[in-house]
Order: sequence, then structure tokens, then C-alpha cells
Amino acid sequence: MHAYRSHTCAGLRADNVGDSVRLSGWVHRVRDHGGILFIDLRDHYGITQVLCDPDSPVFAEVEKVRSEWCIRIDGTVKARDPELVNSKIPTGEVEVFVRDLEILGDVKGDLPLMVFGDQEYPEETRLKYRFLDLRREAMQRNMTLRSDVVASIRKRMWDREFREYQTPIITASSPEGARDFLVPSRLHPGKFYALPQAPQQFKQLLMVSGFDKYFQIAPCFRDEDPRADRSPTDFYQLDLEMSFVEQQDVFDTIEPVLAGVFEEFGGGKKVDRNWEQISYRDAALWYGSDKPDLRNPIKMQVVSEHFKGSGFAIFAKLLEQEGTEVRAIPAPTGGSRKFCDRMNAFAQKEGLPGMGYIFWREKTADAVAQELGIPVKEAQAKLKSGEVEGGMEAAGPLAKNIGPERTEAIRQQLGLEVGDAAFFLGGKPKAFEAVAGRARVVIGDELGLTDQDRFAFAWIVDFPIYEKDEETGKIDFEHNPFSMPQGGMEALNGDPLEVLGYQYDLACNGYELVSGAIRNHRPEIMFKAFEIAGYGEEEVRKRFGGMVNAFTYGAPPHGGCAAGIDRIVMLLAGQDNIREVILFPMNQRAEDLMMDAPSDPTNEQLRELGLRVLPPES
RNA sequence: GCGGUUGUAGCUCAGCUGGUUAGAGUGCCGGCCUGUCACGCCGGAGGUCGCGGGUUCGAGCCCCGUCAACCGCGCCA
Repeated sequence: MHAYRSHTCAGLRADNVGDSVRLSGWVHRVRDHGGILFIDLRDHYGITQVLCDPDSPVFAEVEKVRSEWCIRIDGTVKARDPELVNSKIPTGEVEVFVRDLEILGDVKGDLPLMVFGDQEYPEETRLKYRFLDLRREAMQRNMTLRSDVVASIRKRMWDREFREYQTPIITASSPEGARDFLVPSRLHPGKFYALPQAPQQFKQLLMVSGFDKYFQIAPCFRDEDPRADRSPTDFYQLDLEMSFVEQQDVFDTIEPVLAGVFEEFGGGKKVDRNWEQISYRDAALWYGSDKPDLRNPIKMQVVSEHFKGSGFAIFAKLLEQEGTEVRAIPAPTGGSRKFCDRMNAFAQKEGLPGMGYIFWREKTADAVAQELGIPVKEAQAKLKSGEVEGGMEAAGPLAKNIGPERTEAIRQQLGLEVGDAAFFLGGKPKAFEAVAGRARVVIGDELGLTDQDRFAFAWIVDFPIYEKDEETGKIDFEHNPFSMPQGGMEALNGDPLEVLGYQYDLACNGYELVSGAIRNHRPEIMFKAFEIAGYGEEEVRKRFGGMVNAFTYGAPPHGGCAAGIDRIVMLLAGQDNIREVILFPMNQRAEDLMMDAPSDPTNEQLRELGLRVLPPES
């Protein structure tokens, strides 16, 4: 017999009854009844109930085992009486009577977290004892899902005639993007390698080398502060690049891959097909975000006209300034003062002075009384008898200030009815767009407008190549300096802020899942593009020398994109924190609490590398 | 770097308006229990209330500072 097991803990069924079997696994749960004791034995595959009583030669030893000990047992498979079958587990028709026990690994001291049950634990504990946390069912599920997703992606890419090529992990610093992780060179004291933020330049070089269709499940390293949906230090992308393609070709390639994966692993949730293309400008206006959640049907609109010269002085005055707008967030079914006040408080919490609102309701007796100059009681009677028509009434301080005509015009523009509301934000769009976007999300969630049962995709296209720093007035790349400007060299001779790029993101349920571009493969256009951002030819050659040089030797037009593997799995696993789908993630301060990284180097290591550590600045 | 939330037993949490010896569940240890599957019952151990200072007759609770975790902002070609 095998040293550790004849079956897994999910392997036994009724037709094994009478077999002598050997199982290995972890003690999930012990139920000790004195004269008889039960152990749920768990491995990666499942759980089997094993039992022991004084007839067993090892009863005394079995009584000593505790949760999470790793044990091996030998025993006989017994059928359970019909009323004792546990229908919750696939092995529930049988149990194993223990005749021999071997302790493979016991537990010293107290368990910092329990594998059994669904108790939540602080992340600090979970990360420090990740090996225990990973034993838990939800984590086992997340990680195997991740593995399955990656396998499926690979197969789908191969089926589309892409091949996977490995690119270097130790490479040169590429200073234009996020902060690099630097790696000191021993052979070249004082010089540094860097970990790649993405295989960007390598994959473009592969296109110059004629490989035509490249992909890689590639680790990417960026020294940036983390977020719930952003892993610090390292993360994985499905990186792909293809030659002789236009933007639409890239879309047509990746869409079936991702849609297929979401259909395969999305647990039956609806998956959008024929993904909409929304310009960056429209996305900002409609959704206040370049990664909109389209499960939420709310679309914002410009309503400046209705406030120009109106009785609402704050907006009327504001609109006299250059570059200002008033935008409305329609909130169907949000028509109650309670809800509107709550959203106003939300805006204040987000740092705005507040968020004006109007909501529409059935006309009240109070309003009728005031309108006709009659007592409220009389108005109630007239409403009840139908002598006065009830109809709709606009409520909220804003409505009073701008008057009934303007209020009605707004209602019609937004297509709202009784029971609905609208919120208003004014100023320079850049200043309030992001908050408006977050308010849109909260409104959609609170009013139950956001369809939770769907993966909603859209391409965000036509990103501007440049942006102007509001304070310094300096023009810099807004997105990706390797992108081809729409209109080529000609476009770069005009107003840089008007130049759009062939660059695109894919948004899904409010996350940026993919980012990519048709690349700028023409050195002369590249130099011009960098010149506008203030980088001379020499500097570009210095920073991207390998790639620029390659582009002077017959570079093909090419483009591609990269999809965030961690985020894809996070969405498929129904998680909202990326660390739930990463085996050994760093914490919020980029520390590995389990491995104790980062750590102090030894003096010898520093000497070899020619480095000296400075005391921290105080 | 900034803002918010949190910090009480191994773990998850409660702790009122500042007032006696800081509690519960779970885990752990001991005892009882032959059909449980969140087994049950009895008993026990386990606490620098994150840390430091202050106010007060009296601080887990109020004030100041500080540390840590998470969420967000900045940042993220």
C-alpha cells in the first residue's frame, strides 16, 4: 500500500464499503463523545468522516489529535445507516473506522486562525499565517479558479495562433512610468538593473523581430502604493502584441478570449457581447470615470443652460466663469428627501460643498393650498374630490430657486417622472467629475439600479495623448508615450491637447481590466511626440535606445494590450479585494508579513554590491 | 505625504452618561458522554484594554501625542 494514501478524502463512495483504505489529511473538526469520536478528515479534494471507538487499537492516540494536525489513518470503510447519511458532503454515505494512526505533523501552540468555519479574520493575521489561511475552503477555491482561468486563457490564445514567449525579469530601468524596482549589479558596482513594469519594450521588439503574434502571462513590477484592486510590488498580466493590425483588430482578438473566460468561469452571470466603444471624453461626461460600471444605467448630462441666469445664484454666477459646467446625475426612484439628503451628505464627505437636488413627487395639499390661497384642509378635500388635479410637484431648494419652467425643462431633458430625483454638480468638470462618478456609483447601488448579475464591458477609446498640468502648465503624456497619435505626424503639428491616441482601455463593472494601444513605430513621429512633452531626441535615445534603434530597421505597424489577470480572477471569484486571489500578497505597506520582506541586507551583501545605506531623513 | 475607520483574552467581538473584581462566544486544558457532522454538559487557565502622556477622587470610555492594520486621496507610462 502507498505510504500515505489509497484514496483522497473525496474519493470514497458506497461501493467502497468493506475496503481497507489509507487516508492522509488534516483534522478539520473533532467530535468526541467519549465512547466514540468522529474526525472530519480534510484534504484538497474533500472531507471524509472517520471514526474511532475503544475497539480500535489506537483509540487512546486518536483521542489526542487536534484541529489542523496532519495525520494518516488506516481503516475500514463502513456504510452509514440511512438516517446517518450526511448529504452535505459527497462522501457522506460512508465513514472510515480507524485501525491505525500516524501523526505526520502536529500543531505546536494555539492556532492563530481556524480553518474550519467561516469566521472572518483581520488581514494582518491572515497574511502572517497565509499557509493556514490558504487551507480554508474559499481560498482553495479562489486559487484553483485562478489556475483554471490562466490555463483557459493560454488555451484560447494558442487557439488564436498566438504563442507564449518569455521575456527578461531583470532588465533596464524604464523611467517614464511608475517607479521602478531597482536591482543592484554586483558585476557593475554603482549600476542597477530594474524589474520590468511590463514587458512593453520587449514585446514591441518581438514584433520588429517578426514573431507576429505574442502573448505571455507576465509578471509586472511597479513600486507604487496599493489599493483594494491593486497589488503592490507585483501582479500578472495577459500581455499580448500583434503585427499588421489596427485598433479594431486588437479588439476583435481579445474580446472573444475574455468573454469566453467570463462565460466559462462567471458562474452563469450574464456576459456582455459586442462591447460598446465609448470615447474618453464621453465616459468622463456620462460616468465621471474612464472605467465606468455599465451595470449601472445612470448617465450624467450637461444641464448648464437651465441654470444660466437662473435664480439659483451659486450656479448662475459660477457659469459666468470660463470652462465651467453644471451636470446632472439622474436618480430614478430616488425621489425622497431622506435619500437626497443622504447623497448630499455623501458629497460633503467627499470634499464638495454639497450636491443640489430636485425630486419629483405627487402634489401635496400644502402646495395646492399655497397656490390657491386656501386653507390646507380645503385643499385636501379638493384634491380628494378631484376638483383640483394633483399631478406632479418638484421639491427641493433648487427647484424653488430656479422656478417651475426651468425645473420642468430639466425634468424633461433627463426623462424623469414622479418618484425620481436628480443631483447637480457645478464648476470646472475636472474638479468635480471624479466625485460625480463616485456619487453615480453610490446612487446606483443604493437604489438597486445596478444589475449585480452581469459582467458589463465597454472599450474606452480616443484617449488624449497629452495633458496639461494645471499648476505648471507643462504638457506631459496622459497615458502611454508609445501610442500612435491619431492623424500621425500631421496631428502633432497642431494643438497637442487636441491630439487623440490609438489607445484604449477595457472597463468591466467599474474596473480597468485591459489597457493597450496601437504603437508608434515610426521614429520620426516618436521623436516629435516626445519633443512636445519636453524630451529631446538624445534623451529619448538614452531612455528607449534599444527600441528606438530597432524601429530604424524595418519596424512593422503593431499594437496590443495587457489584461490584468488578478482583476479578472477577482471579478470571477466575486471578491472586491485583489489579495483574495493572490497566494502570497504584500500588505498595504508592501511588506510580506510571512516571509518578513523587505529585510535588512547583511554587511557582506552590501559590500559586494558597493552599496551603503543612508540613515533615514528625519 | 494626507484623510477616514479600527485597535479589549490565542481568535471573533460586547463593554451604557467616566464609577465595585473588564465580559460573551470560540479555541485551549481537565472531567463526563457510543451516532455526531457548528455534538452536548460541568469545571479551569488565559488580559500591559496597541503604546506614552494628560484631565479626574476615579479612565477600556474624555483630551493630546504616537504606533499598527485596513479603506480612500496623492501616485498608478
